[in-house]
Amino acid sequence: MKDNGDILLIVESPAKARTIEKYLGKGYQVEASMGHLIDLPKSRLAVDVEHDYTPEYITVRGKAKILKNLIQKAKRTEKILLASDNDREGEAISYHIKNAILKKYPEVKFERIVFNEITPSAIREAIGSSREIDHDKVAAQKARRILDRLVGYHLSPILWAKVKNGLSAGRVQSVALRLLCEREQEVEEFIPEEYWTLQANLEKSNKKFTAQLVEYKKQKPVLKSQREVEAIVKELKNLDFVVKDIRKVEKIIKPKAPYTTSKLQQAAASRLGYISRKTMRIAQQLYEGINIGSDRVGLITYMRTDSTRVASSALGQVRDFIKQYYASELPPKPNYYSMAKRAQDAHEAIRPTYVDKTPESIKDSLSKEQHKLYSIIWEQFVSSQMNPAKSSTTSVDVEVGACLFRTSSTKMIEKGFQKVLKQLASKEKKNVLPKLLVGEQVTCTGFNPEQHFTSGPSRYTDASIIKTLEEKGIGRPSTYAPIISVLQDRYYIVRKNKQLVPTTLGRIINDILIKSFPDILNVNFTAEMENKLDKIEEHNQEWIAMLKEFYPPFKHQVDHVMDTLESIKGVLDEETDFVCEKCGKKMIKKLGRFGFFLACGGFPECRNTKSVPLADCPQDNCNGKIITRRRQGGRGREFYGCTNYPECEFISHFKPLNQSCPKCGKFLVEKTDKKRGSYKSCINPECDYLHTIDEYANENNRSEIVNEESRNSA
DNA sequence: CAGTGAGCGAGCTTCCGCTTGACTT
Repeated sequence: MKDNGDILLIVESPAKARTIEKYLGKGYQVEASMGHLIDLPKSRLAVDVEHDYTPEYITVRGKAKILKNLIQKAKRTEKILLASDNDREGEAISYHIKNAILKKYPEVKFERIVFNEITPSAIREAIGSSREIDHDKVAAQKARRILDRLVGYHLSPILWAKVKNGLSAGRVQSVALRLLCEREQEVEEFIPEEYWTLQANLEKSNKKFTAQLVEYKKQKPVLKSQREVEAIVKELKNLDFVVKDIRKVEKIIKPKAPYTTSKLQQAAASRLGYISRKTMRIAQQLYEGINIGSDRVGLITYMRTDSTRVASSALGQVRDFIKQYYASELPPKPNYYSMAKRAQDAHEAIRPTYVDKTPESIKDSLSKEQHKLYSIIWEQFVSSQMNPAKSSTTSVDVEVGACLFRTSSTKMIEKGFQKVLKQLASKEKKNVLPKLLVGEQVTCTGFNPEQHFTSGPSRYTDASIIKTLEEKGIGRPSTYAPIISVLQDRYYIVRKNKQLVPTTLGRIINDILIKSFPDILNVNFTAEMENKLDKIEEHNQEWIAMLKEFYPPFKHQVDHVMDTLESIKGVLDEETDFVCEKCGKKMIKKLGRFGFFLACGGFPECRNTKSVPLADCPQDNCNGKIITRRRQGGRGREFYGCTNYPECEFISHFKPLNQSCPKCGKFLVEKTDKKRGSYKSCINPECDYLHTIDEYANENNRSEIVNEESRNSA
């Protein structure tokens, strides 16, 4: 039976499998499960709530081939090493694979091995210290899985019944939506207040510098109007500006930890402007391997991780690298970094696999985007093991009358880890001060009063909502990007210049869920769930008991809401002035699977539907309308084209505003660029109409803009 | 930075967390 005595080692990721196979060589076969193979079916609840919450597990759709292959290989193997990730989900994956194989070949021998890094020594060590499957951990995963199923598959149908088919709710997505809605409300409720600052333009020995008013009559100045600022300026006329105090403060700036998934997404967003999905897609490419010369090289470690830990071999390599190129910045001992409380630490931090492959040295083998992302990963990692930087800030106080003006200048006195930063280098402008002495007089050449408005909370972006979710322990590295996608797919939120903005639908859903299920729509729900799962893992609680405590009251509430909540189906439908060309009735704007569309008000007698016309086609001799379009499969960015395509080939990727150009009458679009910000522009290339969108900055118009967006985006 | 072209929607959906490709329901 065992004609081939190879040992079969099973991991989750195929890229990992390739690497490990290379390390182990002869005598081993390494296969990948590609995640879970066994799970609850998608089509039904599949949890027997009457009988101890027994789950009904099936082979995941699309994974039968993989499972079959593993079972076949098992027949001819000496033993199987179950090496899925060292976390709760990984334990369950191993457990299910073992069960599936045992069903067919009961005599196969299994060992569970775990490693938290992919290095030859870690793998050898893991093989030498195998263990049994941890059934408590498996039970915790089962409890988590079933609870999420019960919550999701009971809440969603309430939304189908009361609001609209196809909607969804769940422990994670609904809390994320709540956070987004609450932030939006704060943004709306914020009232900007006017305030003024006063800058003095000063000069000493022909060197100019500026200082800000920081004290007036020994108090922090509160300047509400131009009048107040002008009064102060008037007071200072003909008075002497004298240097009152000079202070020097040195500051140690420590390098930061190598990236976790969440931190990488945040850095890629702020440094490179990538949304989370894009970051993960590019990181996956770097992880799976890039052709460099004739070799395929996995350039980074696994990109879905919550850990800042670094393999000791990699620490050795990076220290050698630093010693060679930045010898003075090598600390005596490696730097270690703390982790999130709930970190499962199954993988290393995200780091380059070969530190000597510098971003510059492999630039030609990478796409631009790959190179940028690799650069920040490489720089963050190398700098994390270097000495701190030191800055020195000189603050100068200048007194005049009842006023104190202050200026400061910061310079780096030891660059430390910053020597290695290029893509991650900070781009601060520095303020150079002339040599000054206490008691010296300086010349004032004028004042710059400036009007400001207090700014309220900012909306969430991919990066900041993920940061918040991670801090609250909600979601996992593998789900951060998909959480945002699902909220978008459901039309609960839209992206507006990288900001995440709830739609009317999103707010309606959120209101219903919060009112009906306050316990679940709560960040503490997940925290408490995790505590219970910990107890299950520690063998201090039965998973069934946990569900028995949760489910009956929850189900009671589900039934109650289903019975009592009034249906608001069609609440989003809107009458329009568009007339059905088939029957003459008015058309209604509705939200469908592919976005908003117009349906005939005479349904079901008249089943006419069409896209929402956004504007008239600007082409000469064309009577078409501009509608939202997308590439096949709904892929790519939406763009705007003519209904007369292909006869009319008009195309634009700027969304038509509901306004016509005051100069030529064609439609206006909104454009954004870095210098100008948002502005209106005429679609007609022969028309030069340009206008800054002033009201865009005005908070009062915000909800209107959002509504427009949510209605039109398709 | 430039380039981006199907046509449908009116119902059978949905969860979270693992993992990558992509003719099967």
